[in-house]
Amino acid sequence: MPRWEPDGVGRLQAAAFELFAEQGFERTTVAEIAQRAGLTQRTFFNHFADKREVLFGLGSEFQEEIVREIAACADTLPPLDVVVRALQAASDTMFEERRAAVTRRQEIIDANPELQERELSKQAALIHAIAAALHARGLDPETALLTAGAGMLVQQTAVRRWTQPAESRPLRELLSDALHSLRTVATQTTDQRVVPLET
Amino acid sequence: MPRWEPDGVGRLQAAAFELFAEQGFERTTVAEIAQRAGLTQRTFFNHFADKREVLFGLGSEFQEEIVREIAACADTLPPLDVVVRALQAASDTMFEERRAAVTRRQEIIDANPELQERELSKQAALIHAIAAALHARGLDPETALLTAGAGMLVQQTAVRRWTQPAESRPLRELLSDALHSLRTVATQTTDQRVVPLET
DNA sequence: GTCTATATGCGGATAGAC
DNA sequence: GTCTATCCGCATATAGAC
Repeated sequence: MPRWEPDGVGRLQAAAFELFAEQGFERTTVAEIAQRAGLTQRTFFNHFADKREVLFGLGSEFQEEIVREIAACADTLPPLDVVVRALQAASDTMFEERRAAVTRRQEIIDANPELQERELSKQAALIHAIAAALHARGLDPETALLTAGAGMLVQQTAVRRWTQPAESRPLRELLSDALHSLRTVATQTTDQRVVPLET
Repeated sequence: MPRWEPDGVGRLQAAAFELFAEQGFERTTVAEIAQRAGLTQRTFFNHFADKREVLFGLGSEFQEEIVREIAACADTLPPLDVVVRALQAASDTMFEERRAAVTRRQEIIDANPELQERELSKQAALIHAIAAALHARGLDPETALLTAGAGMLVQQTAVRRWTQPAESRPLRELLSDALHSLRTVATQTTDQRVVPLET
């Protein structure tokens, strides 16, 4: 018989998630979260650097998954395809079955500027991780960073649509759509060095 | 004779800039900044919402300039070109002659995670402002957001290179280069609906 | 628990504009 | 004289360091 209930981190995340949804981020204290999880405030701060961090636990696993996928991907694909395929694989594993949870998490973040700042920091960290993974495959650092940024643009566009009520398609498909949208936006410039198929 | 020395805001910004460069952001107190500017701590917080904000004053002018340029731009151009031209115009006005200052400011920010968070927030706000300006020209909101994100990707790529010691070309030119790089990155996908000029 | 620093609320002072 | 912009003083909530 275990000395404590298992998965303290998970219980703290769940408790925080509930309380933030019920009464908002600012009006929730760390003491409340710990109490609902059956733990102490001290234990909370052992697991999370600050109150915000409890909402961003999934992020690091997502990042690791993506970096793994990029490293494993075939050498012949163009870099942006490598990134989008990695995003699709990670989405299947970690997002696809949690649309409701992801949506509610997004609502909590959208309601609080502090949390938005942290979210942006995480996205920036993910961009740098992706760029590093691309650089490890031989891409020059500048192009790697640009490609990673483009990939995250695709990801954000897809997730934004995926978390809308009217949308029911899988995230994998919306990622493909978003990539195509980015290509369209980027291709429609006066600086044409490429012409349409048909003359 | 005026009751106070003029331009309290400017003096506070200059004092903060110096002190952050001399001894870092964290090791500088608001009291020190105010003292060097010949003002009090309370006055500092009358002008700036928090300590970080004193470094981000130029940003709002930059944003206004860009939004103005987008609104004034010819209707016939593709959206991403509209954004990049607006960035070029605003860069000529506000950045080109301050490369050293911009570089030092960037170094201060790069040395502090708190300031990076704020920088990312400002960039996100700029993306939304650009998207709103594009939407006002008739572009649908989703494409507007994607185009604005792509534009800021171009801006970041160009500024990153512009603030490197070895680089001496004008920012306007680096923006054109970065746009071309983004087009290249986005076009090199397996999902080809466009073919190269030459067969 | 004390100390320092950030940040906010409220009141009030004074020079110059009207 | 009134109004506004600019600035100052005091009290205080909060958070982290020690």
